[in-house]
Amino acid sequence: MKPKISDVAKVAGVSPTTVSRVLNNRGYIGEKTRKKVEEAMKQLNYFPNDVARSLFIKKTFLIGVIFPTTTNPFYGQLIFHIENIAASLGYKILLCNSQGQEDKERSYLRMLQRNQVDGIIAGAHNRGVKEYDIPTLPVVGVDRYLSGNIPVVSSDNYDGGRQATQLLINKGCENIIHINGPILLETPANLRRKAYEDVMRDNQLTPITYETEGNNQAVIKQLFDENPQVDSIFASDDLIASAVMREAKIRKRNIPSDFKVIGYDGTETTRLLLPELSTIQQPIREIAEKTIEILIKEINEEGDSQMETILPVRLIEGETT
Amino acid sequence: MKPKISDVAKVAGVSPTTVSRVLNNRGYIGEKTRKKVEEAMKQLNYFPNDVARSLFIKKTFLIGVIFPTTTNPFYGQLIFHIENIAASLGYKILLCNSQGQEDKERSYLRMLQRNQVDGIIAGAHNRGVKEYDIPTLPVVGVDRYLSGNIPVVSSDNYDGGRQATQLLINKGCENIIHINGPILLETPANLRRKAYEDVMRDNQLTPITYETEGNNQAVIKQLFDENPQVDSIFASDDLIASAVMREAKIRKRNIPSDFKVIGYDGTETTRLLLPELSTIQQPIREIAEKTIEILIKEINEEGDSQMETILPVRLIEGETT
DNA sequence: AATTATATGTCATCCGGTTGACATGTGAAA
DNA sequence: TTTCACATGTCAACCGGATGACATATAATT
Repeated sequence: MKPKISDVAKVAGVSPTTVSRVLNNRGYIGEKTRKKVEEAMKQLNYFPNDVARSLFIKKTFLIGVIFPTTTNPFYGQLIFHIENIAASLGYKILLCNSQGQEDKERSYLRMLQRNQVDGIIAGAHNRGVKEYDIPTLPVVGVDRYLSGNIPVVSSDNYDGGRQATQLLINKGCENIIHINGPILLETPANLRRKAYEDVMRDNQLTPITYETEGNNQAVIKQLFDENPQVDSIFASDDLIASAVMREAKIRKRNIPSDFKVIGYDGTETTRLLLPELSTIQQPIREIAEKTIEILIKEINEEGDSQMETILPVRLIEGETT
Repeated sequence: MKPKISDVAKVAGVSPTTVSRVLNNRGYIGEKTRKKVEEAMKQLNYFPNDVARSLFIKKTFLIGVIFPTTTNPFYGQLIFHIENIAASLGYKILLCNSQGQEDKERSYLRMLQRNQVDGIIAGAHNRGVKEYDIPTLPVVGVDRYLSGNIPVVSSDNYDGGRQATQLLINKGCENIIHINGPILLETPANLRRKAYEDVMRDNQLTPITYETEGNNQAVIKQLFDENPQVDSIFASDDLIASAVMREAKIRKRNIPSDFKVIGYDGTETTRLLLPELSTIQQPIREIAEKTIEILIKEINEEGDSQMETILPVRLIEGETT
């Protein structure tokens, strides 16, 4: 059986209270007894039981993290930073891949509450999950409006969309089409599209948008078929941009002379695998930092943070524009 | 304050024991009381406290997962599947990104033990962390030997290395160079290299291997400089393969006519971003399934599973070979 | 009428650690 | 000599829920 505080006390020849004092640095402890206790812990290979501790102090140092999937390089990188920063602050991550399914998201929320997490970071992509409104449980959204009174951290999607569109226009494109994933009205990411439409109209151009969910390739084929005159595409993420490049090559469109593509996200993985792709890079690390900062402030009840945090994006000009 | 069982009992007009009986489906419960209790739980927004429950039943349904980083597409995808399968079995994931640092790995191990995880899945890349030998705590390694008595699950790295090398030879290559990440003697992944060397020698060819850690591009440049006659490269993962392709293009080597590349892993992300790359695809989902299967068997003490599980890989011939 | 399966309540104990109250015993400073 | 900071022990209560023992009561069977 695992050793407990009383076992350590026995071996060290002290009282359980003294062991607890050593563990928590409370009250007076003599140097020799502290040594004795520490040696006893080592000898028994004792680890304090954080479950018992959490029960009493009513704090678990657990943060629930809900995103669609770590398979996606953007979320993978974001979660990496979140976990990393959280760990440096003594918090641990309970990972949830909601896969964009509302029911999963709901059941994860229940699970996290049963596990008494101190807070939740959510960037899943479902609408209508109102259960996020949990009084007494701090929640922060990433790139997603979860509810009226939940803070959101995102990058400057409008500016990103603007820069991408403007770049294509500056390069002389006139038939620019936007393609994005499933529309999520409550998502700041939709501002990318809004910016695209605004910039297009400001330049007397007609915005055309295609949506894809899952099967990118089919939608892209359709897009090319229906718009033979298309000279450039602004894709709402790099994965879609990559699929566009692929289709363009099949159609013998020469990039960038004949046809231009710009993506969105600029993750480490994309930069490694597709360095030539022009893209709008999100400040993933900074998003993670800000998100945790706000969440922990909420957890510690240190006044309310601002409801919306918008971080700057960066245009990376590659060889596809 | 959060409602507890006794609050539910009061509202439902029953005893706490009865609520617990409803919660755990034990003993006799009448239909009407069950309804009453369930309604009271709904009304109070009651969630059972799993921390308290875990303390008593001495089981947390938590699995600690230690890998270098979710940023890497292979680990990102593997962790996705692990979490996914675990969730379907009622287990939750405590995520740890060790970043290949021994000290982090050690402190994560301590953290996981304090949190009373039921088991650990580790695929980090450090040698010398002997702390994995924890009696009473089930551990399974992925693509990594952690200790003599810890089961490992991996894909058939030797066969993958063999197939990759053989393919290049079949295509007429003679100056094939292998490039891999940091050497880890205790890692089954090293079998890729071993297979490469064996196949080369079997074909009267001289194996040459380069190692890279972190700065791929510099090592690759050096490789090309020192071996102008190189006609193909077998990279130990797709990210390195991508960097090789990039350098080859800079050096005006035409792929695949003049120069061939084959990678390793074949993750979803790589397939999307670099579909033309030939690669050896690992059965990531199956690795996750088998790993959890073995871990849970260990947790439930259902006899010992086999110490080494090797799953088949698949050659994907793209346009780079 | 006796038996039994069903239904619910009371009560105490346990899980492992934390904490406050209080007692006791040093040795050093006032 | 008194006072006090330092050091450690004992004890009980508590965190929220699980569980076993035992009592009681109703309704259905025999």
